[in-house]
Order: sequence, then structure tokens, then C-alpha cells
Amino acid sequence: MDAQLKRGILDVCVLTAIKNEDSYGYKIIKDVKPVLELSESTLYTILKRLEETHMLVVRTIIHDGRIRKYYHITEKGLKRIEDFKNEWKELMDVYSFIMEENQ
Amino acid sequence: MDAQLKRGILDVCVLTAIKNEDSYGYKIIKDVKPVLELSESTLYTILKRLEETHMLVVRTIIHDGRIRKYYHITEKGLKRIEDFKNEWKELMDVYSFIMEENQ
DNA sequence: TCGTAATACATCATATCACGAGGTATTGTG
DNA sequence: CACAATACCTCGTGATATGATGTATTACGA
Repeated sequence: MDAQLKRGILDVCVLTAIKNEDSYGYKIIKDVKPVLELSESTLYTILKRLEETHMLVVRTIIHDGRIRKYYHITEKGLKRIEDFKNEWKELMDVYSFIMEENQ
Repeated sequence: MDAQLKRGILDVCVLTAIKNEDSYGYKIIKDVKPVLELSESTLYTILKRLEETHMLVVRTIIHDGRIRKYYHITEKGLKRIEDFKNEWKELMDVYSFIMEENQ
């Protein structure tokens, strides 16, 4: 998918991937990739941003001798998902505009 | 609407606004604004980009003593709209992913 | 045992792009 | 005569997706 179209949904996608169960970078990529192409550099950039904006909190553990950082969604992160649903409605209106004008 | 979410749809919106009938900047803003907030600086940036990428061609006329630049969509511009329809399908899959995980 | 894949993290530079602020010029109107 | 409307434009800034690159450990087949 076009990079521009991804903006505005990528962060919500990542939040969704950790919503029901805490997850970590490597796993998030595996979960999200089937539905939306997502590179490591992109994901870690997003995770950092989501942490800075308090959408999630991080917990570091050692698993099989490797660092693993678990991400847990916050109230603000959950609200971000809810807000997205309203944004999506607006997006649907724009889509209707595009479709109507193209019969 | 969030600026990030607009990316990827704004250019298609503008192309749609000139698809059925050639139009000019000032009118495009009036037509698109009810469905998607769009400032002059944003529009003229987009129009310039669409011209550079041969999505449209420009014709300048004088109307009531004022310059008016009419924009006409090209084959490439029409294809861009068609491509967007396919991108939208992918976007719907992502939306489903977000919704399913949030029951 | 040796190389390669898989697991798991991170940073940096670059390109793209929306948008506010600011600018120019003419016509219409109260 | 001032202000809105019409109509165009540029520049700087901030946000952000992504490829390239780097570090380190474990698993596994040849």
C-alpha cells in the first residue's frame, strides 16, 4: 500500500495489535504484516512515538537470553482507537464523494 | 480530520473535483471543503505536484480581469483514481483488522 | 563446527507532504 | 473608502514512513 495512505492508520494498527494482549516488537510485526506491510524501522519508530505520547507503557524482560520489550496499551491509547472510529466515518464521507463523482 | 489520515486521499479528492469538468483553484476549494477541510496553501501545493507528475494539465485564461487557471485531468490522473479504488480495498482490510480486534 | 537463519532490539538520513503565515492583485459592495 | 470576495503564489516547519545499517543471542542444518 502507498506510504501516504498508511499514515494515520499505522499507529492505530499497532495499538490494536497490543490491545487484547501485551506484545513485543518482533511479534507485532508478524501479527500486522499479513494485513499491512510494516518494516522493523517503521515499527520501532512508531513504538517510540506511542511511548512518548503515553499511548502505551513498556516493560523489559529477558527471554531466552534476549531482551524483549513488552508493550501495554494505556487509557489514552484506547481512546486513540475510539477516536479513530470517528475519523473513519469522516474518511467514509470523503470516499463517498470520490465514488459519486466517478459514478 | 487528522493531517496524516488525509495523505493519500487529498490528491485523489482534487483529481475527483476536476474529473467531470475542468475547474480552477478557488472553485476546487469551495467544492472540496464541505467534505474535507482544505486550505489554499495545501491545494496549490497539491495542484503543483499533480501537474509535475502529469496527472493534470493547466490552461490559463483571464476572467473578469483576474487570472484563472483551469485544470484538466489526464489519462494518468484518471488511472490514479482507479488505482485508489484498489488501495481502498486494502485499507478496508486493515479497517476490518482494527475492528475485529476491538470486537 | 561453521555458517546461516531466526529472534530481538535500535538509530540515522532522506524524501514526502500538509499547512500556517505571508504575499500580490483585481473587482464588488456597503 | 474600507473591507470582503475572487484568484493566484511561496516559504519554512513539523510530522513521519522507510531503507540502510548496526548489535547481540539462540537454533539448526550441512
